[in-house]
Amino acid sequence: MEELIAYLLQFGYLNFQQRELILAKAKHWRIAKGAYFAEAGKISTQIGYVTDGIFRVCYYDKQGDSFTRYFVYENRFVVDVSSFRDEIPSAEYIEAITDCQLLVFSREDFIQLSALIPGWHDMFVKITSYVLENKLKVTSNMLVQDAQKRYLNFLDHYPGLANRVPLNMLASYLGITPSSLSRIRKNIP
Amino acid sequence: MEELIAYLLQFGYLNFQQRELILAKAKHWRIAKGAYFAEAGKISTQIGYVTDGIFRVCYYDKQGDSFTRYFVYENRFVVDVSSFRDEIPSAEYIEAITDCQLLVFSREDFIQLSALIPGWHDMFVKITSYVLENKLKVTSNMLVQDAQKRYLNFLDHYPGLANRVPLNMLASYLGITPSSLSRIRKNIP
DNA sequence: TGTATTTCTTGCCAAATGGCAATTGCGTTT
DNA sequence: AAACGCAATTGCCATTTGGCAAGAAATACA
Repeated sequence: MEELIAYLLQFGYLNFQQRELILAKAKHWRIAKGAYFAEAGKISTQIGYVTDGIFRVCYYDKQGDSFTRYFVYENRFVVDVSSFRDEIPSAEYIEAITDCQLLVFSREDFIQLSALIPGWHDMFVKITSYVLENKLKVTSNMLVQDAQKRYLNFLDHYPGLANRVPLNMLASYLGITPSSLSRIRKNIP
Repeated sequence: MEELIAYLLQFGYLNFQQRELILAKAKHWRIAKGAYFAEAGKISTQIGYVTDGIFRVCYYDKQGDSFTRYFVYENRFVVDVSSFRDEIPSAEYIEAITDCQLLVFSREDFIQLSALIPGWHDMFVKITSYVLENKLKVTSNMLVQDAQKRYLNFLDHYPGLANRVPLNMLASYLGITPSSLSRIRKNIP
């Protein structure tokens, strides 16, 4: 719980009473590996703060193959922003790739917090745009790098994560095939 | 000028008086081909609405080679969002790749409009997050496609644009070399 | 514990892409 | 009109990456 508050404080100030308000709304959830926190076509009415485990945001092509857009791990919010914000169907899936635990806020509670806490809304605008801008930069950088550089960069940027996610999902995140990733890993140690 | 209003109305309502307020703040600028609207390391104090021409958002690596993150053309806002919003140094360059015309708002005028027009701030949050989410999806999709698909997708998504931008800049946007792009184009017609 | 299933690795070869240099093409300048 | 500069194309070849299938390893399941 303290981690959530610490995370939020990076983006704005909250007094004691406000922190209590927030924590009072949080519900403890467990999601089993393989289950979805959000599904394409459905409206996301929950936002989660991951306290344990890893999710991936992914989509499927017509052949049924899945592709990972990015991973969400401990001490980060997990949500389909546009679905949650605008109440429109989600465009992607959010899949637990390990057993996960999170603190969950419903959309209604979230809106109530906006009314109770001045700056709560702005705080979330800051967080989502900060995260989004960063992801765009990282992805755009990957586009002009070869497969090995992308992988090394991933190791650098997300230490330890490569050992916690299935390599085929990491491969689709990096935009390469599992075999290529395997060969690249062999040449690194 | 009407185009700016029409664009804004996609994201929220503005009455006649509010429209006048906005247009009164807009300054007409011309930027010559090759000049920068924003530069890495400097704080962006202006936001522009492109009425004519094309910009590219780009960065340089240590070797001095430039890479295009994306293009900004007519009837779109051009700005380094985080620099403009948070008054921090810009991370990238915004270069006019044709002679350009824009409607420019200074940061101060922009803030004044927030005070005068309820919903102005929210409108910009909507626009920037909408644009950003879209760009992330497009870029992430490119990552798992081969060079030819990326190019065809670009033709589809931005009709006519490929004929208006230098192909070496388009190549770096697509994450391929100019020679590869040239060969791909030869095999398409 | 044993079995089934999935994931990961590896080998082989084909296809795609990059690197470099020469050439062509086009627009600008003088 | 000629000369220049920059952009784009092309050829040649090396390197990277993909595709497929078999086998090994790890994991899940009963």
